[in-house]
Amino acid sequence: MTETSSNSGSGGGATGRIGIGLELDATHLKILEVLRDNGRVSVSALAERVGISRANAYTRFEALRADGVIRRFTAEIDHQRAGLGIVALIFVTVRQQMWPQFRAQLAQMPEVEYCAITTGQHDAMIQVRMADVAEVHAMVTERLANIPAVKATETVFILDEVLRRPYVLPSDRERDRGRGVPRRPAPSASSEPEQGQGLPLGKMRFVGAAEGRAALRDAT
Amino acid sequence: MTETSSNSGSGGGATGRIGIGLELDATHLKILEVLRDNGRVSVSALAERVGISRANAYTRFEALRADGVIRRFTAEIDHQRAGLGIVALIFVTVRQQMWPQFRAQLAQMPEVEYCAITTGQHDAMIQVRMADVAEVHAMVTERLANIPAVKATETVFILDEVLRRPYVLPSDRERDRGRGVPRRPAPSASSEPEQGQGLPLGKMRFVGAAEGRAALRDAT
DNA sequence: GTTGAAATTAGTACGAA
DNA sequence: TTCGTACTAATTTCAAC
Repeated sequence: MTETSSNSGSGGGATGRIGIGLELDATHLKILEVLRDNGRVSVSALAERVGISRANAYTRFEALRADGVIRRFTAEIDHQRAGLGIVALIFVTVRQQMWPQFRAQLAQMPEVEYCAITTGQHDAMIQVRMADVAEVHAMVTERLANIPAVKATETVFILDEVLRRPYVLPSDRERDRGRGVPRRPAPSASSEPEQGQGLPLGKMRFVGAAEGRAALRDAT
Repeated sequence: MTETSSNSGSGGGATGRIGIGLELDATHLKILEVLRDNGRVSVSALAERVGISRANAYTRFEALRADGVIRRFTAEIDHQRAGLGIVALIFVTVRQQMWPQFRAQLAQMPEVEYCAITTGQHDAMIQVRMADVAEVHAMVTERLANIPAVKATETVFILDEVLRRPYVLPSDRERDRGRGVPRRPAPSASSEPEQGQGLPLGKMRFVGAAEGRAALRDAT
C-alpha cells in the first residue's frame, strides 16, 4: 500500500493543548517546507532535497504524520475552474450559550471552507465558496439565519485573493538553521521589539474580545 | 522523475482568466475529490477509487495539472506543533491609489498566509500566523504601519479554528450521502433542525463595496 | 544515521475494443 | 476516448554497516 491514509484533520482547534509529542528540529522543518510546496514528492526525492538519507527521511516522514504535525495531504484546486468562483466572508454573532449547536450545524454545511472563532465585534468568521452571488444570499438567509444559535450575520464578498500560501512555517521567517521550533511563546520582555518612536500607532486599532462581547448581550 | 513539479500558484488571484481550457465532467470532479482528501494517492489507487483504468487516470490527472485546475499539492500542517499557534486577522484600509505598493509589500511578508480584497468596511483582510501575540503586535505596528499604502488596520485574534476544509468542490453540495465530506465532529444532538420558512431577514446584513472601490481594479 | 541490494510498485507505450 | 497489457524505471523496504 503506497497510499497515505490521511487522518481527518481540519480539527478541533488552535486553542487545543500544547502538548508536544515530537521535538521538531531544523531537519523536520525542512521536511515540512518541502512537503508544503510539493506534497507529492517521493520520500527519496525528499531525502535528497533535505540532505538526509532515505531511511532517515522515511522515519521522520512517518513520525511527522503519526504525530499529527502533518495533518493530511491535499490538492490545491482552482475554484474558478471548478465552478465555485464566488468567495464570501460571513461574520457571525453567536448566542453564547448555543455554541455547540452552532458547531454542529456548521459541520453539516459542506460549502463552508473555513470557520474561525474570533475576538472583536463578531464571534466567528465563515468563508464560503459558491457558484454565484445568489447562492451566497441563499446560504446566509436560508441556512445560517435559521440556526437558532446565530444572532446576526454580516457578509462581505472577496473581490480578489491576492495571496494564498499553503501553510506558513516558522522557517519562513527565521532563516537561520539549527534552531528548532520555539517551544514556548517567549515572554513579552524578550521578544518585544523596541517599538519605535516614529510609529504611527494612532491609526492602529486592536479589537479585543471584551469590547465586542459586551455589546453583544444587549444588541439583537 | 515522478515528482510533480508544482507550479508556483498562490498568485495573482481569483480574478484571473475565466477561459475554460478543460471541460470538467463528473469523472474529473471525482478525481479532484479524491486528490483533495488525499493528495498523495498513487495514480493507480486513484484510478481504482474513481472507477477508471490506470491509463485513463494518468491522462486525466496530467490534464488537470497541465490545465491548472490542480494548482499544486501541499501538506496540511498543525501550526501549533510547528510553533505558530497564534492566528490573527488584520483588516486593512488601503489608500486606493497605492494598491500596487501594498501588493508588493505583502509579497515580502512570508508570515502572511492569506490576503483577500473584500467589500465592506475595509479593503483587505490579512491572515497571519505567529509564535506569540507580541509578534502580531510587532507585525502590525512595525511592518504594516510603515507601508504608506496602509491607511488603517484593525486586528482580531482567532481563538479557535473550528473548521478548515482543504478545498471546497461543487460536488460537495450535491451529495447528502453518508460518506460525504462533512465528517467533522458533530457529536451532540445535531440533526436537522426544522428549516422553517419564516426567514429572519432582519438580522442579516450585506455589506457592499466601499466608496471608490472601482479604482481598485484598475490600479491592480 | 547511513548505505546498498531485493522486492514491489509506479509510470510509459502500444495495440485493441 | 477508454481499456488492457507488457516493458522500463523508479520507489520502498529491509538488511548490514
